Amino acid sequence: MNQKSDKTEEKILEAAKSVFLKKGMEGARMQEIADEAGINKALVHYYFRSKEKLFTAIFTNVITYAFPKISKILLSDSDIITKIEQVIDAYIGVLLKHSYIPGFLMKELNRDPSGLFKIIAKYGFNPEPVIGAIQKEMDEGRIIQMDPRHLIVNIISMCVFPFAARPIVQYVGFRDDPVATQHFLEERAEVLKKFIVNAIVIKQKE
Amino acid sequence: MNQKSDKTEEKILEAAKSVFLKKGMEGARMQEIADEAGINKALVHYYFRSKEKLFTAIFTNVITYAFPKISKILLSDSDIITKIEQVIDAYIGVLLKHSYIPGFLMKELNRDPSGLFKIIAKYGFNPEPVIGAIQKEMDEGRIIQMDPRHLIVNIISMCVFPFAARPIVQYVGFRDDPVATQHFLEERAEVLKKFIVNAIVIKQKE
DNA sequence: GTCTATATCATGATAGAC
DNA sequence: GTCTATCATGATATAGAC
Repeated sequence: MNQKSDKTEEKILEAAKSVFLKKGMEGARMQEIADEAGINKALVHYYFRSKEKLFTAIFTNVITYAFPKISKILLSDSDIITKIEQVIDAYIGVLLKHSYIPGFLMKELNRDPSGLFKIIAKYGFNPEPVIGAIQKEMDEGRIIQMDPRHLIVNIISMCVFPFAARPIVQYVGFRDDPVATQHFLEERAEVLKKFIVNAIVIKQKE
Repeated sequence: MNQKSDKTEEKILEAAKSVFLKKGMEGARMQEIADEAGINKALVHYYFRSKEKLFTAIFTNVITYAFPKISKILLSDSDIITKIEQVIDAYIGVLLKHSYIPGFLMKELNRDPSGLFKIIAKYGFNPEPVIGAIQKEMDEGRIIQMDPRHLIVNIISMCVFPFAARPIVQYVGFRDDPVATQHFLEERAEVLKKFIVNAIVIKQKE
Protein backbone atom coordinates (compact mmCIF):
# COMPACT_ATOMS: atom_id res chain seq x y z
CA MET A 1 0.00 0.00 0.00
CA ASN A 2 1.09 3.50 -0.77
CA GLN A 3 1.95 5.59 2.27
CA LYS A 4 0.63 8.79 0.74
CA SER A 5 -2.65 7.11 -0.15
CA ASP A 6 -3.17 5.81 3.36
CA LYS A 7 -2.54 9.15 4.97
CA THR A 8 -4.78 11.07 2.59
CA GLU A 9 -7.64 8.62 2.89
CA GLU A 10 -7.36 8.80 6.64
CA LYS A 11 -7.35 12.60 6.56
CA ILE A 12 -10.46 12.63 4.39
CA LEU A 13 -12.28 10.23 6.69
CA GLU A 14 -11.38 12.29 9.72
CA ALA A 15 -12.49 15.53 8.07
CA ALA A 16 -15.67 13.95 6.73
CA LYS A 17 -16.57 12.61 10.14
CA SER A 18 -16.14 16.02 11.69
CA VAL A 19 -18.20 17.80 9.02
CA PHE A 20 -20.93 15.19 8.70
CA LEU A 21 -21.39 15.00 12.47
CA LYS A 22 -21.87 18.77 12.64
CA LYS A 23 -23.88 19.35 9.47
CA GLY A 24 -25.47 16.02 8.58
CA MET A 25 -25.69 14.55 5.08
CA GLU A 26 -27.64 17.39 3.50
CA GLY A 27 -25.89 20.24 5.32
CA ALA A 28 -22.35 19.02 4.69
CA ARG A 29 -20.39 20.32 1.69
CA MET A 30 -17.70 18.43 -0.15
CA GLN A 31 -15.71 21.66 -0.32
CA GLU A 32 -15.74 21.96 3.45
CA ILE A 33 -14.57 18.38 3.86
CA ALA A 34 -11.75 18.99 1.39
CA ASP A 35 -10.75 22.19 3.19
CA GLU A 36 -10.72 20.53 6.58
CA ALA A 37 -8.61 17.70 5.15
CA GLY A 38 -6.24 20.25 3.65
CA ILE A 39 -6.62 18.88 0.12
CA ASN A 40 -8.51 19.49 -3.09
CA LYS A 41 -12.18 18.83 -3.64
CA ALA A 42 -11.53 16.57 -6.61
CA LEU A 43 -9.34 14.35 -4.50
CA VAL A 44 -12.21 13.53 -2.21
CA HIS A 45 -14.09 12.18 -5.21
CA TYR A 46 -11.02 10.28 -6.30
CA TYR A 47 -11.01 8.29 -3.06
CA PHE A 48 -14.75 8.04 -2.48
CA ARG A 49 -16.63 8.19 -5.75
CA SER A 50 -19.58 10.14 -4.37
CA LYS A 51 -20.79 12.07 -1.36
CA GLU A 52 -23.28 9.29 -0.73
CA LYS A 53 -20.53 6.66 -0.52
CA LEU A 54 -18.42 8.83 1.77
CA PHE A 55 -21.38 9.45 4.02
CA THR A 56 -22.19 5.75 4.23
CA ALA A 57 -18.62 5.04 5.31
CA ILE A 58 -18.85 7.60 8.12
CA PHE A 59 -22.37 6.61 9.11
CA THR A 60 -21.40 2.96 9.43
CA ASN A 61 -18.41 3.89 11.52
CA VAL A 62 -20.43 6.06 13.89
CA ILE A 63 -23.24 3.54 14.27
CA THR A 64 -20.95 0.66 15.13
CA TYR A 65 -19.24 2.93 17.63
CA ALA A 66 -22.46 4.28 19.11
CA PHE A 67 -23.91 0.81 19.60
CA PRO A 68 -21.51 -0.30 22.30
CA LYS A 69 -21.64 -3.82 23.56
CA ILE A 70 -24.64 -3.06 25.75
CA SER A 71 -26.09 -6.48 25.22
CA LYS A 72 -22.81 -8.11 26.28
CA ILE A 73 -22.90 -6.25 29.58
CA LEU A 74 -26.52 -7.18 30.09
CA LEU A 75 -25.86 -10.83 29.37
CA SER A 76 -22.86 -11.08 31.68
CA ASP A 77 -22.92 -12.91 35.01
CA SER A 78 -23.47 -9.85 37.21
CA ASP A 79 -26.79 -9.18 38.91
CA ILE A 80 -29.29 -6.95 37.16
CA ILE A 81 -28.51 -3.84 39.19
CA THR A 82 -24.81 -4.06 38.48
CA LYS A 83 -25.53 -4.58 34.80
CA ILE A 84 -27.75 -1.53 34.60
CA GLU A 85 -25.19 0.59 36.40
CA GLN A 86 -22.49 -0.57 34.00
CA VAL A 87 -24.67 0.20 31.00
CA ILE A 88 -25.37 3.71 32.24
CA ASP A 89 -21.68 4.37 32.87
CA ALA A 90 -20.82 3.04 29.43
CA TYR A 91 -23.46 5.12 27.67
CA ILE A 92 -22.83 8.39 29.45
CA GLY A 93 -19.09 7.90 29.11
CA VAL A 94 -19.32 7.60 25.34
CA LEU A 95 -21.74 10.50 25.04
CA LEU A 96 -19.55 12.82 27.11
CA LYS A 97 -16.63 12.17 24.79
CA HIS A 98 -18.58 12.28 21.52
CA SER A 99 -21.39 14.67 22.12
CA TYR A 100 -22.23 15.20 18.45
CA ILE A 101 -23.28 11.59 17.95
CA PRO A 102 -26.84 11.70 19.34
CA GLY A 103 -27.78 14.81 17.41
CA PHE A 104 -26.29 13.38 14.25
CA LEU A 105 -28.13 10.08 14.62
CA MET A 106 -31.45 11.78 15.39
CA LYS A 107 -31.03 13.91 12.29
CA GLU A 108 -30.15 11.10 9.92
CA LEU A 109 -32.55 8.51 11.29
CA ASN A 110 -35.48 10.81 10.76
CA ARG A 111 -34.21 11.57 7.26
CA ASP A 112 -33.55 8.05 6.09
CA PRO A 113 -33.27 5.14 8.53
CA SER A 114 -32.46 2.54 5.87
CA GLY A 115 -28.72 2.96 6.45
CA LEU A 116 -29.13 2.06 10.11
CA PHE A 117 -31.32 -0.91 9.27
CA LYS A 118 -28.72 -2.38 6.94
CA ILE A 119 -25.99 -2.08 9.54
CA ILE A 120 -28.06 -3.51 12.37
CA ALA A 121 -29.17 -6.38 10.16
CA LYS A 122 -25.55 -7.04 9.25
CA TYR A 123 -24.40 -7.12 12.86
CA GLY A 124 -27.41 -9.18 13.85
CA PHE A 125 -28.29 -7.21 16.97
CA ASN A 126 -31.12 -8.95 18.76
CA PRO A 127 -32.88 -7.60 21.87
CA GLU A 128 -34.76 -10.79 22.75
CA PRO A 129 -32.10 -12.34 25.03
CA VAL A 130 -31.79 -9.05 26.94
CA ILE A 131 -35.55 -8.86 27.36
CA GLY A 132 -35.60 -12.46 28.54
CA ALA A 133 -32.84 -11.87 31.09
CA ILE A 134 -34.65 -8.87 32.55
CA GLN A 135 -37.93 -10.78 32.66
CA LYS A 136 -36.24 -13.56 34.61
CA GLU A 137 -35.04 -11.11 37.27
CA MET A 138 -38.57 -9.79 37.58
CA ASP A 139 -40.07 -13.24 37.92
CA GLU A 140 -37.56 -14.04 40.63
CA GLY A 141 -38.71 -10.99 42.57
CA ARG A 142 -35.55 -8.92 42.55
CA ILE A 143 -37.03 -5.97 40.67
CA ILE A 144 -40.56 -4.75 40.09
CA GLN A 145 -42.72 -6.21 37.35
CA MET A 146 -43.00 -4.15 34.18
CA ASP A 147 -42.62 -4.60 30.43
CA PRO A 148 -38.84 -5.03 29.96
CA ARG A 149 -39.01 -3.10 26.71
CA HIS A 150 -40.31 -0.05 28.51
CA LEU A 151 -37.58 -0.38 31.12
CA ILE A 152 -34.92 -0.54 28.42
CA VAL A 153 -36.40 2.43 26.58
CA ASN A 154 -36.61 4.40 29.83
CA ILE A 155 -32.95 3.85 30.60
CA ILE A 156 -31.72 4.68 27.10
CA SER A 157 -34.01 7.72 26.92
CA MET A 158 -32.66 9.23 30.13
CA CYS A 159 -29.08 8.59 29.01
CA VAL A 160 -29.28 9.83 25.44
CA PHE A 161 -31.97 12.51 25.24
CA PRO A 162 -30.24 15.21 27.32
CA PHE A 163 -27.28 15.01 24.96
CA ALA A 164 -29.42 15.00 21.83
CA ALA A 165 -31.42 17.97 23.14
CA ARG A 166 -28.40 19.70 24.62
CA PRO A 167 -29.12 23.12 23.05
CA ILE A 168 -32.54 23.22 24.74
CA VAL A 169 -31.22 22.00 28.06
CA GLN A 170 -28.50 24.61 27.95
CA TYR A 171 -30.72 27.51 26.97
CA VAL A 172 -33.79 26.76 29.05
CA GLY A 173 -32.15 25.18 32.05
CA PHE A 174 -28.88 27.06 32.37
CA ARG A 175 -29.33 30.51 30.80
CA ASP A 176 -27.16 29.37 27.87
CA ASP A 177 -24.17 28.68 30.10
CA PRO A 178 -22.14 25.87 28.45
CA VAL A 179 -19.99 25.19 31.52
CA ALA A 180 -22.96 24.65 33.81
CA THR A 181 -24.58 22.45 31.16
CA GLN A 182 -21.47 20.33 30.78
CA HIS A 183 -21.31 19.88 34.56
CA PHE A 184 -24.97 18.88 34.61
CA LEU A 185 -24.38 16.24 31.94
CA GLU A 186 -21.33 14.91 33.74
CA GLU A 187 -23.41 14.40 36.89
CA ARG A 188 -26.00 12.36 35.06
CA ALA A 189 -24.37 8.94 35.34
CA GLU A 190 -24.47 9.07 39.15
CA VAL A 191 -27.92 10.64 39.28
CA LEU A 192 -29.38 8.11 36.87
CA LYS A 193 -27.98 5.11 38.65
CA LYS A 194 -29.58 6.20 41.92
CA PHE A 195 -32.86 7.14 40.23
CA ILE A 196 -33.30 3.92 38.31
CA VAL A 197 -32.25 1.63 41.13
CA ASN A 198 -34.71 3.40 43.43
CA ALA A 199 -37.41 3.00 40.79
CA ILE A 200 -37.09 -0.73 40.26
CA VAL A 201 -35.65 -2.49 43.31
CA ILE A 202 -38.10 -4.16 45.63
CA LYS A 203 -37.34 -3.01 49.16
CA GLN A 204 -37.17 -5.82 51.73
CA LYS A 205 -39.19 -5.24 54.86
CA GLU A 206 -36.89 -5.22 57.87
CA MET B 1 -58.77 41.14 2.78
CA ASN B 2 -58.92 39.18 -0.42
CA GLN B 3 -60.54 35.76 -0.15
CA LYS B 4 -58.24 34.20 -2.73
CA SER B 5 -55.20 35.48 -0.92
CA ASP B 6 -56.27 34.02 2.40
CA LYS B 7 -56.93 30.59 0.98
CA THR B 8 -53.69 30.42 -0.95
CA GLU B 9 -51.59 31.59 1.96
CA GLU B 10 -53.24 29.00 4.16
CA LYS B 11 -52.62 26.26 1.60
CA ILE B 12 -48.95 27.23 1.39
CA LEU B 13 -48.54 27.20 5.16
CA GLU B 14 -50.18 23.80 5.41
CA ALA B 15 -48.02 22.35 2.63
CA ALA B 16 -44.87 23.97 4.03
CA LYS B 17 -45.55 22.53 7.47
CA SER B 18 -45.97 19.06 6.06
CA VAL B 19 -42.81 19.23 3.95
CA PHE B 20 -40.62 20.96 6.52
CA LEU B 21 -41.65 18.54 9.26
CA LYS B 22 -40.70 15.59 7.08
CA LYS B 23 -37.56 16.96 5.42
CA GLY B 24 -36.30 19.77 7.64
CA MET B 25 -35.00 23.12 6.44
CA GLU B 26 -32.19 21.79 4.26
CA GLY B 27 -34.03 18.76 2.92
CA ALA B 28 -37.21 20.60 1.95
CA ARG B 29 -37.64 21.93 -1.60
CA MET B 30 -39.70 24.94 -2.56
CA GLN B 31 -40.92 22.98 -5.59
CA GLU B 32 -42.27 20.23 -3.35
CA ILE B 33 -44.06 22.75 -1.17
CA ALA B 34 -45.62 24.37 -4.25
CA ASP B 35 -46.68 20.98 -5.61
CA GLU B 36 -48.25 19.94 -2.32
CA ALA B 37 -50.09 23.26 -2.18
CA GLY B 38 -51.25 22.74 -5.77
CA ILE B 39 -49.82 26.04 -6.97
CA ASN B 40 -46.81 27.48 -8.72
CA LYS B 41 -43.36 27.80 -7.22
CA ALA B 42 -43.19 31.52 -7.92
CA LEU B 43 -46.33 32.06 -5.93
CA VAL B 44 -44.71 30.71 -2.80
CA HIS B 45 -42.06 33.39 -3.15
CA TYR B 46 -44.76 35.96 -3.76
CA TYR B 47 -46.31 35.27 -0.35
CA PHE B 48 -43.18 34.51 1.63
CA ARG B 49 -40.19 36.28 0.14
CA SER B 50 -37.70 33.51 0.88
CA LYS B 51 -37.43 29.93 2.01
CA GLU B 52 -35.84 31.20 5.22
CA LYS B 53 -38.85 33.37 6.04
CA LEU B 54 -41.31 30.60 5.27
CA PHE B 55 -39.36 28.22 7.46
CA THR B 56 -39.30 30.68 10.34
CA ALA B 57 -43.07 31.01 10.14
CA ILE B 58 -43.49 27.24 10.37
CA PHE B 59 -40.82 26.79 13.01
CA THR B 60 -42.38 29.40 15.26
CA ASN B 61 -45.76 27.78 14.86
CA VAL B 62 -44.47 24.32 15.74
CA ILE B 63 -42.44 25.53 18.71
CA THR B 64 -45.28 27.41 20.32
CA TYR B 65 -47.41 24.33 19.80
CA ALA B 66 -44.82 21.87 21.09
CA PHE B 67 -44.19 23.88 24.23
CA PRO B 68 -47.55 23.31 25.85
CA LYS B 69 -48.36 24.99 29.08
CA ILE B 70 -46.31 22.53 31.08
CA SER B 71 -45.28 25.17 33.54
CA LYS B 72 -48.92 26.13 34.13
CA ILE B 73 -49.76 22.57 35.09
CA LEU B 74 -46.74 22.40 37.37
CA LEU B 75 -47.65 25.65 39.08
CA SER B 76 -51.29 24.74 39.67
CA ASP B 77 -52.70 23.85 43.10
CA SER B 78 -52.55 20.07 42.71
CA ASP B 79 -50.02 17.97 44.60
CA ILE B 80 -46.75 17.11 42.89
CA ILE B 81 -47.76 13.59 41.87
CA THR B 82 -50.93 14.78 40.17
CA LYS B 83 -49.01 17.49 38.41
CA ILE B 84 -46.44 15.05 37.06
CA GLU B 85 -49.15 12.70 35.88
CA GLN B 86 -50.90 15.54 34.09
CA VAL B 87 -47.69 16.65 32.43
CA ILE B 88 -47.00 13.13 31.17
CA ASP B 89 -50.52 12.78 29.80
CA ALA B 90 -50.25 16.17 28.10
CA TYR B 91 -46.87 15.42 26.55
CA ILE B 92 -47.62 11.92 25.30
CA GLY B 93 -51.00 13.08 24.03
CA VAL B 94 -49.46 15.76 21.85
CA LEU B 95 -46.70 13.47 20.63
CA LEU B 96 -49.11 10.70 19.63
CA LYS B 97 -51.02 13.13 17.46
CA HIS B 98 -48.04 14.95 15.98
CA SER B 99 -45.32 12.37 15.81
CA TYR B 100 -43.11 14.30 13.38
CA ILE B 101 -42.50 17.13 15.83
CA PRO B 102 -39.75 15.61 18.00
CA GLY B 103 -37.69 14.47 15.04
CA PHE B 104 -38.08 17.84 13.37
CA LEU B 105 -37.06 19.75 16.48
CA MET B 106 -34.05 17.51 17.14
CA LYS B 107 -32.93 18.04 13.57
CA GLU B 108 -33.31 21.81 13.54
CA LEU B 109 -32.03 22.46 17.04
CA ASN B 110 -28.80 20.70 16.29
CA ARG B 111 -28.51 22.64 13.04
CA ASP B 112 -29.24 26.11 14.34
CA PRO B 113 -30.86 26.66 17.75
CA SER B 114 -31.02 30.45 17.44
CA GLY B 115 -34.59 30.32 16.15
CA LEU B 116 -35.70 28.50 19.27
CA PHE B 117 -33.82 30.90 21.49
CA LYS B 118 -35.58 33.91 20.02
CA ILE B 119 -39.00 32.36 20.50
CA ILE B 120 -38.36 31.23 24.06
CA ALA B 121 -36.95 34.63 24.92
CA LYS B 122 -40.03 36.25 23.42
CA TYR B 123 -42.41 34.08 25.43
CA GLY B 124 -40.30 34.49 28.54
CA PHE B 125 -40.34 30.88 29.57
CA ASN B 126 -38.64 30.53 32.94
CA PRO B 127 -37.97 27.21 34.71
CA GLU B 128 -37.04 28.66 38.09
CA PRO B 129 -40.54 28.67 39.63
CA VAL B 130 -41.05 25.06 38.60
CA ILE B 131 -37.73 24.07 40.10
CA GLY B 132 -38.63 25.92 43.29
CA ALA B 133 -42.01 24.20 43.55
CA ILE B 134 -40.45 20.77 43.17
CA GLN B 135 -37.75 21.60 45.72
CA LYS B 136 -40.43 22.59 48.22
CA GLU B 137 -42.16 19.21 47.87
CA MET B 138 -38.84 17.53 48.47
CA ASP B 139 -38.10 19.59 51.56
CA GLU B 140 -41.52 18.73 52.94
CA GLY B 141 -40.71 15.05 52.56
CA ARG B 142 -43.31 14.02 50.04
CA ILE B 143 -40.83 12.90 47.39
CA ILE B 144 -37.20 11.85 47.49
CA GLN B 145 -34.43 14.42 47.49
CA MET B 146 -32.69 14.98 44.16
CA ASP B 147 -31.73 17.86 41.88
CA PRO B 148 -35.09 19.06 40.49
CA ARG B 149 -33.46 19.77 37.14
CA HIS B 150 -32.48 16.14 36.78
CA LEU B 151 -35.97 15.06 37.69
CA ILE B 152 -37.46 17.35 35.04
CA VAL B 153 -34.99 16.19 32.41
CA ASN B 154 -35.70 12.55 33.31
CA ILE B 155 -39.42 12.99 32.82
CA ILE B 156 -39.15 14.88 29.55
CA SER B 157 -36.52 12.44 28.26
CA MET B 158 -38.73 9.41 28.84
CA CYS B 159 -41.70 11.15 27.21
CA VAL B 160 -40.02 12.57 24.13
CA PHE B 161 -37.09 10.34 23.23
CA PRO B 162 -39.01 7.23 22.15
CA PHE B 163 -40.91 9.39 19.65
CA ALA B 164 -37.79 11.15 18.41
CA ALA B 165 -36.01 7.81 18.02
CA ARG B 166 -39.07 6.00 16.72
CA PRO B 167 -37.32 4.44 13.70
CA ILE B 168 -34.79 2.75 15.98
CA VAL B 169 -37.40 1.63 18.49
CA GLN B 170 -39.48 0.18 15.67
CA TYR B 171 -36.65 -1.61 13.91
CA VAL B 172 -34.71 -2.92 16.90
CA GLY B 173 -37.58 -3.50 19.31
CA PHE B 174 -40.39 -4.60 17.06
CA ARG B 175 -38.88 -6.16 13.92
CA ASP B 176 -39.97 -3.06 11.97
CA ASP B 177 -43.65 -3.58 12.77
CA PRO B 178 -45.31 -0.14 12.83
CA VAL B 179 -48.52 -1.36 14.49
CA ALA B 180 -46.71 -2.93 17.43
CA THR B 181 -44.57 0.21 17.76
CA GLN B 182 -47.61 2.47 17.78
CA HIS B 183 -49.19 0.33 20.48
CA PHE B 184 -46.01 0.49 22.52
CA LEU B 185 -45.96 4.29 22.32
CA GLU B 186 -49.63 4.52 23.26
CA GLU B 187 -48.94 2.51 26.40
CA ARG B 188 -46.20 4.82 27.52
CA ALA B 189 -48.30 7.38 29.36
CA GLU B 190 -49.59 4.75 31.80
CA VAL B 191 -46.24 2.99 32.12
CA LEU B 192 -44.38 6.23 32.76
CA LYS B 193 -46.77 7.46 35.40
CA LYS B 194 -46.33 4.24 37.39
CA PHE B 195 -42.58 4.20 36.87
CA ILE B 196 -41.93 7.77 37.94
CA VAL B 197 -44.27 7.73 40.91
CA ASN B 198 -42.60 4.55 42.12
CA ALA B 199 -39.21 6.18 41.66
CA ILE B 200 -39.86 9.32 43.68
CA VAL B 201 -42.55 8.80 46.30
CA ILE B 202 -41.42 8.14 49.84
CA LYS B 203 -43.22 5.07 51.12
CA GLN B 204 -44.71 5.52 54.58
CA LYS B 205 -43.96 2.74 57.06
CA GLU B 206 -47.18 1.05 58.16
C1' DG C 1 -2.03 10.90 -6.56
C1' DT C 2 -2.90 15.56 -6.88
C1' DC C 3 -4.17 19.59 -8.96
C1' DT C 4 -7.00 23.19 -12.19
C1' DA C 5 -10.65 23.77 -15.03
C1' DT C 6 -15.04 22.60 -16.48
C1' DA C 7 -19.34 20.03 -17.29
C1' DT C 8 -23.74 19.25 -15.50
C1' DC C 9 -27.44 19.86 -12.87
C1' DA C 10 -30.62 21.38 -9.15
C1' DT C 11 -32.38 24.98 -6.56
C1' DG C 12 -33.83 29.54 -4.75
C1' DA C 13 -35.25 33.61 -6.52
C1' DT C 14 -36.92 37.17 -9.93
C1' DA C 15 -38.96 39.42 -14.31
C1' DG C 16 -42.63 40.18 -16.83
C1' DA C 17 -46.98 38.76 -19.31
C1' DC C 18 -51.81 38.14 -18.28
C1' DG D 1 -52.73 37.06 -7.78
C1' DT D 2 -51.10 33.73 -10.75
C1' DC D 3 -48.56 31.93 -14.27
C1' DT D 4 -44.25 30.84 -17.66
C1' DA D 5 -39.73 31.61 -18.53
C1' DT D 6 -35.36 32.66 -17.01
C1' DC D 7 -31.47 33.99 -14.13
C1' DA D 8 -27.85 33.31 -10.77
C1' DT D 9 -25.75 30.56 -7.71
C1' DG D 10 -23.63 26.85 -5.78
C1' DA D 11 -23.03 21.98 -5.51
C1' DT D 12 -21.60 17.28 -7.16
C1' DA D 13 -18.93 15.17 -10.21
C1' DT D 14 -15.58 14.49 -14.05
C1' DA D 15 -11.69 15.45 -17.61
C1' DG D 16 -7.29 16.03 -18.32
C1' DA D 17 -2.63 18.09 -17.32
C1' DC D 18 1.27 17.25 -14.34
